[in-house]
Amino acid sequence: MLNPLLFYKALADDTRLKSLLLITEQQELCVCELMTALDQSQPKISRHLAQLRKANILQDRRSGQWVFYSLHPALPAWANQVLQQTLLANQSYLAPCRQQLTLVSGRPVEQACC
Amino acid sequence: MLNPLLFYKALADDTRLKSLLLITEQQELCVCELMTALDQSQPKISRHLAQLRKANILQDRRSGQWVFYSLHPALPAWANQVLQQTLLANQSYLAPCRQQLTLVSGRPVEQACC
DNA sequence: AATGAATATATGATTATTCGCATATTTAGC
DNA sequence: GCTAAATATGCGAATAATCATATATTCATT
Repeated sequence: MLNPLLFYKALADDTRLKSLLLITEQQELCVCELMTALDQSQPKISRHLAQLRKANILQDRRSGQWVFYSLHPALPAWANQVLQQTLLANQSYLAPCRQQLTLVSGRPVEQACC
Repeated sequence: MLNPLLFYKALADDTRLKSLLLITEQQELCVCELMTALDQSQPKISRHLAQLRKANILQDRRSGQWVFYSLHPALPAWANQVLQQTLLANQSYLAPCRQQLTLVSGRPVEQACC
């Protein structure tokens, strides 16, 4: 029960769109990982992630001092497909962020498939 | 070469999203058809369509006194798929508009497939 | 319990979008 | 050429979204 208008409003911001696409690709990311990937301030990242969480697009999971965000399991299939297609077809939009992305837990950075 | 952020900004407005989805479904629509379908003023519809045209998402074609808008032929495949999926998966969002839609040329109103 | 790192939120200022209204433009029919 | 219908645009007002800064919270470490 996610209204398409609310969904696209959530995507209509550079910080939120890049965060969402990176999370779609990497399964889950924490605030500080997105801070360095997008080179944005902590309150800015946190605020936008909170917005996506309130819209039921993301879920969060606390692990010690970190809070990891991932796609909400109840996200409609069509929304999921929209994110996947946008990710695959717009690698150049995301490339600079992925390059700056370093994961705090040491796990490897996922590469776009294909 | 349509930036995903610009594309989603274009979808992040009720008037524009409904117009785009209706056009995706009906192939092409003119301003006055969208006015009645969405129950909005002429300048409002016209202004939003102009915005979509400037973003290279729509193209326009004049036929007598009417200007018909359709999806731009150079619209990237991923954007096209996003529109199609959004349309198919959100019939209830569009239903009231489609119900009020009457075509000036007398051609039949397309129904959502499936 | 004190400190520091990571995250969240409150708030006022700034900026971007949208709107309504008035008016201009284009075309068809007379 | 005049009028009416359809469409487009200019402009200031209203609304919404975003931002930076400051501060609060939570947890691990000592």
